[in-house]
Amino acid sequence: MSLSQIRYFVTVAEEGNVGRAAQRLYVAQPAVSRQIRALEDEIGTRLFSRTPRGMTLLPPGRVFLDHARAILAAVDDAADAARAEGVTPPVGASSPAASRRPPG
Amino acid sequence: MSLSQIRYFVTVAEEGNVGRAAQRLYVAQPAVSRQIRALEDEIGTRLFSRTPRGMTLLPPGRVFLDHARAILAAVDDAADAARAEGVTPPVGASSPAASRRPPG
DNA sequence: TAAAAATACTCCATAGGTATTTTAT
DNA sequence: ATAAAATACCTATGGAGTATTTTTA
Repeated sequence: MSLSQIRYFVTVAEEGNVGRAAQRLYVAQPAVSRQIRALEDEIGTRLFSRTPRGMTLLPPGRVFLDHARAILAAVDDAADAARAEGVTPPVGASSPAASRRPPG
Repeated sequence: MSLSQIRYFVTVAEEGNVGRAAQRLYVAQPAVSRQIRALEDEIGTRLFSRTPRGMTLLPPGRVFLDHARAILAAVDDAADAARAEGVTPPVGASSPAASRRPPG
């Protein structure tokens, strides 16, 4: 499993269509089709049902979608957190954990 | 950033040594060295300090380590959760996730 | 039947291997 | 001085593109 596959999956789930997902991802349709299939093979279960109208999430796909979005958010957050720790905070600054979240 | 880079990073952090990490990962030392460097370049901050004894986590590295482990766990969990939804639960099963809706 | 997905194939980018050099105490 | 990381150079695996075929309601 790769982060690209997870991003492709989320985009296909949102578009309901491999072709439109590919456009949004700036890659060709077969690239997305192959990676979705590889992801399903690795997980060991079908995530979408294929119809003449496009791709519809199956129950395992709906479950995976929630996790997929959390993973992508966690990746962004990890980089941000490391960067935040990398800069020396001025004297009197609030904690690095607190600074990652807007106040309120 | 790739899941491989994250796995390499966690292993180096645990071993404190690129060579031993490489052995545990069944790849050569330069492969790990390059990916750690690429990860630091992408994040934009140094994660380890290099010494003649090996690699020591810097503050950004310590922060990133927690996130990295969470990401790898989330990836495993995502696959498991999708697989669990993929199997038809027996009548009277107790899991809320499994009983949410029928398959197909 | 007509869209959309999947395959065949080719190419290329990049991850990895071996050999060697550089670094830091 | 020396153990470990980094670099140079080459190879190869796998991801992506184009053209085409297959699927499914």
